[in-house]
Amino acid sequence: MKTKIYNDIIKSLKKIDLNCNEDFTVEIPNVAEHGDFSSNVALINAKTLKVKPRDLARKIANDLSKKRDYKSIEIAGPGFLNFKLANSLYYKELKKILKAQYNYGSSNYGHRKKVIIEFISANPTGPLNIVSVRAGAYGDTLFRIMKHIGFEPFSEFYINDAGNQVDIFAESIEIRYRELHGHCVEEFPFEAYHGEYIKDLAAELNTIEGTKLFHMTEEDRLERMKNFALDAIHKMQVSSLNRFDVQFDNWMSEKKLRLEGILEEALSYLAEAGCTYEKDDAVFFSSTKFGDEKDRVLIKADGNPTYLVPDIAYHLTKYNRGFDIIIDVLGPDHHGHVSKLRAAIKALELDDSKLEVVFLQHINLLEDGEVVKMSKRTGKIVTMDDLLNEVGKDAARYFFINRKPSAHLDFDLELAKKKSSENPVFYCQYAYARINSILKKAKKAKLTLKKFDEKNLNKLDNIDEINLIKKMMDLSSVLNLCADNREPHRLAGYVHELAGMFHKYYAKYKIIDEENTDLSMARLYLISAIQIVISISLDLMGISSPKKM
RNA sequence: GCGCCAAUAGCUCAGUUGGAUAGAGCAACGGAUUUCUAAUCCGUAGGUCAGGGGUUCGAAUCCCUUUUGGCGUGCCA
Repeated sequence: MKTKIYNDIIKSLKKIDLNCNEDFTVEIPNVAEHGDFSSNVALINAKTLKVKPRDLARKIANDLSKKRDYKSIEIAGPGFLNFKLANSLYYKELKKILKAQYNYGSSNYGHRKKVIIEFISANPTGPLNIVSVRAGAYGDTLFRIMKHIGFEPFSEFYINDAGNQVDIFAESIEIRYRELHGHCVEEFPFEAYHGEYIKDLAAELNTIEGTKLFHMTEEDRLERMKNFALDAIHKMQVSSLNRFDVQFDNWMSEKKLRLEGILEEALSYLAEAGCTYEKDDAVFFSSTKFGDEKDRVLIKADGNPTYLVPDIAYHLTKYNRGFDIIIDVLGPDHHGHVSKLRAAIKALELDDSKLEVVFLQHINLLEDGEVVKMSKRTGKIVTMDDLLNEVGKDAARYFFINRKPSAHLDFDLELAKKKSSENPVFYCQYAYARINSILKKAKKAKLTLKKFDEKNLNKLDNIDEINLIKKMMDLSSVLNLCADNREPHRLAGYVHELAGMFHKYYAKYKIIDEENTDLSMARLYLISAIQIVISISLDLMGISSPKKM
């Protein structure tokens, strides 16, 4: 609708002067008296055309008033154009919603651009924690929204199943395994993993293997433990994610990248580009050439690659797979890392503008108002499963989607538990359930939309009804904004507002009035549309739409 | 030191890319249930948009600066 008005204005503007500036906006004002839509076109163009803003606005208004789509066009303030639309346009949109059903709001906005969204990518050394809940809710919602509006998104989880951390992980299992067999460990090493689940894994392995592992060489034993534990953790993570309704198109394994020689490939490309050199027995990447503040080590003096190498190799595969947009969703502690990665991508002569990194800010876990330090090493974690047990999937998803990625977030578990009745997600779901209940009642009263004559839509003529339709029309521009800015939290706000408008409407008007079936039917038509739009929005956030609450 | 992110109501946060009178939820207070489900609605109260300067018709939004907080600045990942 905005674009329609925008185009109408352009046409009208061209008649006045061809040298007009098209960089103006059409917006929905936040004050109702300012009309349904409002444009600053006259303010923007007044200076270049050397006329007074209000005079220019008058000219445009006179021209556009000839169209019958506009009920009125007013000039206000310094020179805003305020449009009021004819109700027929709204009724048309309402019909569109009922016709499109759950496809409403979908579009070709994304032009089938291929987008890879990598998110969570938690270490495979423990259960998913609350940080992953945020990343999961964010990444999956962004994925669903992009898909709905015509992108071709692809979700991926990167598993760091090789390297130093994983070795420490295996050693931690080894220590717990030895304990089971009476080997006394004087002091549990600080850097090892302390969580209780390590003991569980060791015990599980023990029931399978018993003492057999002691007959292996230490190297083989650790390898066996590593593979066993990685596999167990992976299954654990997949099961948590299933509960959270997050699916991945692909799990990319670092180990696999290593086996396939992608690391060497990346290194040789960098060498060919003349961007590597040897110093102090190590191989360096001259990243300063590409805007990094200092050169980085690729191969350590001991011959092992640093974490940077597999990461470059991994991103090389993202480019090789032909994605148009590459989105990495990371924690804030990785931002120092991105300049290095970006430098490498430039060195490989790849288009670094394709790579976007979204940093999800920290979550402070609060207990009695105090911040609790979370660490996998010390074993103090709140897992995704804990959270799902406490508040359920729907509330957890809403809670974590409902804020912009760049905002820090204080999470009070006590409050989250209490929230079960206060959480805004129920407010939205309740609107859906309420509508369902009204529709059920209408059916009993033999009011069905099959017999409805759409001409009667003009019974929907009060301001609240028109406002509801206007709100529903916003869906597609909200989705576009969510996708463009990688900010799915806007959808959470949107559905909350729509639900609120419905609740108010419900309290104010009687929908089923057996004395006036035409009006009742029109209103049933309206709330059916609301139900569809709420359901689409919730579904895009991975939240269920309960028929009854 | 340098770099990145933030600062909006008592609390948790929005604010449609520079628009007109800065909004929700929670908490507080007052009201509405013979109903279409009260997990709801109506009302009251709550603000120097961290401070200062700049850009222009117009700034919470853009630029500069100060302050405060978080993070980064490894031959850890």
